[in-house]
Amino acid sequence: MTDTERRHHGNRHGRSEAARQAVLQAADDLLAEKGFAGVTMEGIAARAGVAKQTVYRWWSGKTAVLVDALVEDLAEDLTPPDHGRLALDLPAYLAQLAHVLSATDTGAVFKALIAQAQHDPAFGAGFRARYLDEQRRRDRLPLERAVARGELPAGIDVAAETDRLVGPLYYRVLVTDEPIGRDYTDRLAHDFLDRVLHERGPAAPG
Amino acid sequence: MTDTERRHHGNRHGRSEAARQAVLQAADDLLAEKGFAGVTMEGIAARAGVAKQTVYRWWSGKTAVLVDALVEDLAEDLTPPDHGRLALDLPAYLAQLAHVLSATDTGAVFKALIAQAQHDPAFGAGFRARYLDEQRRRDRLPLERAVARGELPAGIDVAAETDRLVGPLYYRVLVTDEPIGRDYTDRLAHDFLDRVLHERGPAAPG
Amino acid sequence: MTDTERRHHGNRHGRSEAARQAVLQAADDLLAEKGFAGVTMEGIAARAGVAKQTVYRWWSGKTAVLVDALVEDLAEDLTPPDHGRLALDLPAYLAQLAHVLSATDTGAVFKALIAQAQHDPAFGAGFRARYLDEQRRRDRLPLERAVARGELPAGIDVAAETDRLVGPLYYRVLVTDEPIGRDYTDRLAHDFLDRVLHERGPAAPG
Amino acid sequence: MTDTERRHHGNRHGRSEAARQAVLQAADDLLAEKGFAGVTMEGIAARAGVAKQTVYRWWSGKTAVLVDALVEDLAEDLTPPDHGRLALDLPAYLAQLAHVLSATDTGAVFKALIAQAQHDPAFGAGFRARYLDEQRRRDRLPLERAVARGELPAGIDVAAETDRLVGPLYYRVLVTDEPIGRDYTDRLAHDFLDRVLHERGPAAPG
DNA sequence: ATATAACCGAGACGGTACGTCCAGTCTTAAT
DNA sequence: ATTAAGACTGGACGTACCGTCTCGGTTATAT
Repeated sequence: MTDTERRHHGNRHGRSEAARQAVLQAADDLLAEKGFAGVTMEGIAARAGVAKQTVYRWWSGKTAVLVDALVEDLAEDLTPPDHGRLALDLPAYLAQLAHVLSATDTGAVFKALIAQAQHDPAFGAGFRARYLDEQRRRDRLPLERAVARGELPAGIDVAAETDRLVGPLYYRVLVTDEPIGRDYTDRLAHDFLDRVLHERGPAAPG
Repeated sequence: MTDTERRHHGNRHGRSEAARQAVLQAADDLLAEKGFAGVTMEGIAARAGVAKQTVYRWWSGKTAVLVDALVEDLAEDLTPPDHGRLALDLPAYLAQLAHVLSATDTGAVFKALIAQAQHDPAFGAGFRARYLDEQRRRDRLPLERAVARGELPAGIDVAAETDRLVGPLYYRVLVTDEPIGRDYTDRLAHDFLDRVLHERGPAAPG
Repeated sequence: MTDTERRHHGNRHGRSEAARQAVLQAADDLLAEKGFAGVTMEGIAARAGVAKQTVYRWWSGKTAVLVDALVEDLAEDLTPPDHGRLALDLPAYLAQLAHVLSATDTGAVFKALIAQAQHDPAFGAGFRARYLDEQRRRDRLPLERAVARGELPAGIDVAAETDRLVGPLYYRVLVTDEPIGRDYTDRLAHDFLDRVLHERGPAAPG
Repeated sequence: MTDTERRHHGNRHGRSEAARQAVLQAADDLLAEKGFAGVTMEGIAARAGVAKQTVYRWWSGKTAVLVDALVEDLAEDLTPPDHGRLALDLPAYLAQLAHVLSATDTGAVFKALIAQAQHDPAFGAGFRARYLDEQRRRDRLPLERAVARGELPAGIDVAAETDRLVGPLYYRVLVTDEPIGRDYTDRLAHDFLDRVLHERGPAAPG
């Protein structure tokens, strides 16, 4: 470090935004490069060019850093589409969700944090309150909009139906680690639409 | 160490079964008591009354110990029932699965290992090959038996349908951490039976 | 850890002198109490009330600690006397040297390190450069002063003569482990003086 | 090790001489190749193609093995010459001693054991009783023979004089690690002969 | 302008656990 | 009776991070 460039050394206005960004980026990079175990507070600080204490001043641990890193990325990556028709929105959103979870860095961070939630229930509670509940609201948006538009009956249990739509996706991502093709999500969406439409018709002939 | 009691000190027959059992039990107990972070190789050895090297001789790390502990426990905890009728077997199995996953020590070990599979892909591959594939076969048993009995059409995609039945359960356990009541699993089973029966036209006229 | 006492926890001034002293003292004590095999890095750290990493931060191993402990002790224990007459200085110094080597804790540390120099040539080279060369200079001081005063002929081979004076002492200490009495060192000194005085012919007529 | 060759697996006739030789050779080799720290009981057993327990059955530790290895080699390497004249025997023996100590594998083993004697006083006592005393007798042989022949006065203190002759050699080997040339040993011998001859003559003219 | 407060870097500290190596003991089956 | 094989307890090794602490320096604001 022989550079003579001017660097931030603190001020009384509050935290250094540059340091904050560098830390989040470093955590993201380390996770992508070396996996969750390769993310350490010391490693984050070193790669961000920041003192370890600076990281600890603002975050309680590496998972807290990753949560912040995730929050920045995820809202934009996972905005449900809104074409005005459930038959378009639902398959599109399921495909988008499957892709993000299984094939992006954001998904990797997400999986790591879901994993940490199993290992550390206290973290899990905070993570769910802070982040996951918001994600569930996003997951429900397509159905809720359809209800508002009258496409779906008002009495439908949106939360339960959403579980059945996204549940298999998370299951494949987290448990079986199988690839999720477009056909898989399309069939999921199609069968759902089929069922809810027939249910309110003259379903059972007997 | 002046005790004269007889203890196992190794012999050419191979490993000590007593040590093996003690290690698995210790790992199980530690996970239940102190969580995943509280399980350490040193802690396992100490609680099992065994030298650390003995644990390392047979397992590569704490997750390997937990996998073995899980394998022993899980086969008996999760035997799918076989009453000969899918309408009985399916709800019973889903309820059993939900209970084991969310409310038993075995479930806690399972969640910890699924979590570790996210953190460590190499472990994940081994864990899935060694254990999860077997578990998926168990999950599919109710439907497969029903197909064999002729209760379900032979052309049904058992794997995909199983995903839709158990996916929401794993999702609730791993992601949302919400309690899963008997009504939840019953509705899952009921809706599935409803759908597959109607799909094949006016199947059972009564 | 609810104590509120003030302790050193590191600062940017560099290392803790208290920790350094505690480590050297602990190493010294352990060697005296339990012998060389009883000196371990873990033991040193534990007895010094210091983290193991702190010892490793500043020393590469137990022998390095002992070298530092020795350097502190030895300069004062082995200051050659300077009465201005070789006939006084030489027997006094040889007796002092024999005593320190064979009957003090400092001597025990010295012997342990000489031993380690046999076992580990790389350590030996460093030890000799760092410490032994200085000790040899001390050993030569009585003769060199005598030459400077004109008591001894300028052409005398001080290094070789010193070898012959101290060599038998080290030999007895390291090899035969026999006690060295005052008569032994006095005869060594006396015979040396006798020889060098006669060598130059009718030297001191007066 | 898939060989099916016949190997010794014990018998009721007593210890295996082949195993004994293999162990001693293995210890010697390991010391020469990897230094004292590289000699371990497990390593000896492995290299000798012998079970660890077999080594422990006959030796108490690696130093005991090395002592046995040394005893076999040393008697022949260090036999004092006997030409019937001290002026020939003494310089020859000193040169031989210096060479063995500083430039042979036997000398390396010897130095390692002298070192261990510093670290472990109990071993030191045994080593000196078992081996070193015999070596000291060998060291004194040239002078004792000269006394018997009348070359030296009967009243001479052979032990003390031997200390002064070999002490500087051991000192250089163990402490300073300087090379010992033939001139060094010759001067040692010459000066000794000079002194003891003049002492009994009309030494001090005054 | 000058202090002062909030932040920054650097890095030493007490700890815990890691995974490895070797010591020395014990048991067994084969010779 | 001795051997090879090898599992066992136990302890130290040297390393990696943890989370805490202290210090000296930087800089905008409040005096």
